[in-house]
Amino acid sequence: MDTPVNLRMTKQRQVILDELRKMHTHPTADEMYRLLRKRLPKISLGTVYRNLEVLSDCGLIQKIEVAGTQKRFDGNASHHHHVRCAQCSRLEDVYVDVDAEMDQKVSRLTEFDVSMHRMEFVGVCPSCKVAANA
Amino acid sequence: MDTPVNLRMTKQRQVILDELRKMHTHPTADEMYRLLRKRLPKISLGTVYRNLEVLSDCGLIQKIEVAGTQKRFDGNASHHHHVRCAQCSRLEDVYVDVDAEMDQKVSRLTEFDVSMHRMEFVGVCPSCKVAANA
DNA sequence: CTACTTGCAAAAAATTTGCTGCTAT
DNA sequence: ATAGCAGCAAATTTTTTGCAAGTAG
Repeated sequence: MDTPVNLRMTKQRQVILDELRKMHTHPTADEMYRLLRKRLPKISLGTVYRNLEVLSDCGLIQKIEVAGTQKRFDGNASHHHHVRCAQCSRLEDVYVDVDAEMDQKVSRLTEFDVSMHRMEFVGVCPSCKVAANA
Repeated sequence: MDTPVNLRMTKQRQVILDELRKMHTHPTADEMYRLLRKRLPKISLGTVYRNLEVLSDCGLIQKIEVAGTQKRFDGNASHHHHVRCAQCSRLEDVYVDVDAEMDQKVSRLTEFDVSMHRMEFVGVCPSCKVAANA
């Protein structure tokens, strides 16, 4: 899958980007596919996978690589982290950051050239807390 | 897959735990399977999956949920983080931790009851650095 | 034009499961 | 004895790919 030299903004690609940007959940490829078919009834799952891949290679979206089997995608391309509910798997954005020297500290410790990090917090979301007290 | 009331330490389970504990890499189920067949030629891949699941449910090992499609497992059950090589996917342990108040800070921000976090650093490992300069 | 992309269908990769006989406790 | 497990093979789930026809630039 060598990335092509010139990327085109096709209808499909545009709609994928568009929809993903207005969602604040973090859908899987399959969830995107089901949603997209409302606007593009003939889109194929392969196209969805290919475009999510391309868009995240370009940095227009993020591939979220945290817990769980399925990949998830995030229309918010800025640096941020996630909280996951241990009970219902809900995933939300978190805008905190660890101290800026952490990457360098890890570089020294491990001899890797560390360039970024991801963080996932795990806990119980507000609605599952309520459910637990019911 | 309801966890049984009484777990048994079968030969297979013991060997899986044993081998995983002495590795300092973080194998996938399939990598474990190939390794295990040296000691248990008849073990099946299904058994490997089932046991890695059970052992991590018990807290005897960790299921590492970081980047990538495949699940990975870690014989070291203590709290620690990981560095991944962006080029060769090598995964190593990191013993740094973020400040202890981070979980609480995120709890306040998100209204989740945050109880833990995972962190993954991404970079280039020593051998890939050498390869890049060759 | 023509390199890139699509839809479709088939393949591959990763994981889970049903079942029958074996085994740890 | 018996609940729990193993091995095997088949099924599911998730992701990737080959190909022929369509399209953005």
